[in-house]
Amino acid sequence: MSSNKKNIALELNPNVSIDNIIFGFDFDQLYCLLIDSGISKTTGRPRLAVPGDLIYDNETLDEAANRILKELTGIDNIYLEQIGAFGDPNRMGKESDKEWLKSMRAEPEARVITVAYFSLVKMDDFNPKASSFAESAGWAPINEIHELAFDHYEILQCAREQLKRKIKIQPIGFNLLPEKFTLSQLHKLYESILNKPLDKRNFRRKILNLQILTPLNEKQVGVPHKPSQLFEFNEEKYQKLSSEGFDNFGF
Amino acid sequence: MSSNKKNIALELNPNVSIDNIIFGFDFDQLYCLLIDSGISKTTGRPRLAVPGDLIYDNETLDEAANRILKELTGIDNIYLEQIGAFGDPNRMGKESDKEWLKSMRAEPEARVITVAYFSLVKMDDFNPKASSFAESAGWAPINEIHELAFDHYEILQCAREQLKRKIKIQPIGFNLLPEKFTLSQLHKLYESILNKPLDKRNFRRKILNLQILTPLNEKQVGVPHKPSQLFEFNEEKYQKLSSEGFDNFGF
DNA sequence: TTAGCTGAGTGTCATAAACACACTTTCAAA
DNA sequence: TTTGAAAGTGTGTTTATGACACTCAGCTAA
Repeated sequence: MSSNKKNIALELNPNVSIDNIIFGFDFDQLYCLLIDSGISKTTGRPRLAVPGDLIYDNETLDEAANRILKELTGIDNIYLEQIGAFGDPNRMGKESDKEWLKSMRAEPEARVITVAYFSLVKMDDFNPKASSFAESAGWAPINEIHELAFDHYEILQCAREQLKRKIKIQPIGFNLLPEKFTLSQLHKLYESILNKPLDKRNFRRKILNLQILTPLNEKQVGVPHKPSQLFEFNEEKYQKLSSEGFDNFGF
Repeated sequence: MSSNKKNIALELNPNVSIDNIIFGFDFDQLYCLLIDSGISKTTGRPRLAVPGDLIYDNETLDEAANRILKELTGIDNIYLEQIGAFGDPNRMGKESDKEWLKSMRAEPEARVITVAYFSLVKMDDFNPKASSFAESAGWAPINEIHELAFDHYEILQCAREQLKRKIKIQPIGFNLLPEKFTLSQLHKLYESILNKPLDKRNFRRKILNLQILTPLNEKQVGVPHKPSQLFEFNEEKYQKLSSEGFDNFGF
């Protein structure tokens, strides 16, 4: 009998986990939220991983992903999208992973299939230094991540690809920006996600043509250059466009 | 202890299954391969489901999906793509499903997360009537499927959406056609997948511009109209295009 | 033999989107 | 008041899109 039957409400399912690639953006580059579980005895290096956990037997996958996000950052109502399932039988086979699993899990040898998600958060909604995870959680610039626990590096690459594909057909990037933002910030965000330079004038024209931005009667202040017009995302106009079959930004 | 530890090589993982949406095309419309597990005692109707099975603890998810495909149809080397994980705790909650599970599974009450795949097969590679599943497997026209076991109907809709998205950026449709095919057949295939009419001349122009079709010195024979030019898909040219960053058909 | 049916195959024009490209403006700080 | 830094702006060219209607080739049946 599998252990998931003893207590429906509270029991962890030892075979299925969620891992959550949490993206952030600081107006300059993309970041990913990582957990540092300490120096590995086997490799001598820090053991960095994406936040994740086993699922409870009474929650949906989406609920589990939201729970993990909430537990770590304290925020909810975050943009969240499933990437897919990762289930190589050896995905937890590294020595440094086993070491950690033994200290963490009731059944460290169990095969775990993980369902990966990515989420987009406004970076200033979460300051790792101020959270209860202060010691262990932090934003890492996406281009400086080269190695992660388990198959998390592979999952991160899938997440980046999915985000690239998605940003071209839906304006989900707004989830990474504050309510009020400038076109330059949005421009930089697209360049960071697509990982290539985009012509400034053509970018502005395309975005403005979509008519999903509302210009505010407000400008940047205190910047040592021409102050930038602030905009906000107009969800209503976007919904209308969407329902009429709009699905292409065409970058 | 979860039951997946007793015998690594042979044991089923009672918590994770694969379900495989198998698409076919008969030059007229899209089909999906379904299993009929008999008349349900609770509903009195046939209980139709997508082929699927629990995974073994020593196989990857992709291997499991291929195994299921092979067991059912006898063919391998099929186009296969993961859709994602479906894990609502109540996904197997219908009475008619429970009835069937009791007759099938060692642990009919266990919560099962399923990882859905879709695959594209050349329809004449598999004739259900001739297979060992003759009694139970069959091609159903996609537009005539209104109800399926478990959450399979929902999974099918996701599969259709994913196929729509994918066919616009990669020429995977060729997996649904025989080696030699006509532009009209390809045209009809795109219309079936995208579920809308496409202008014939514009369609031909676009496809031919991609330069991934090789015209053959061969025509249809025995048709009561002007015979159609046959083409084959040119994988080599496509690979070259792909590696240069091609990713858009733009329908 | 020929008339009729069926689906194959073809070109153009108008519109819209994409792309390449450089200078002027506004503010703060020195 | 000069300097530096990023904001903001327009045009011409090229390419893709979408709308649209007739002729052609082969079979069949009268």
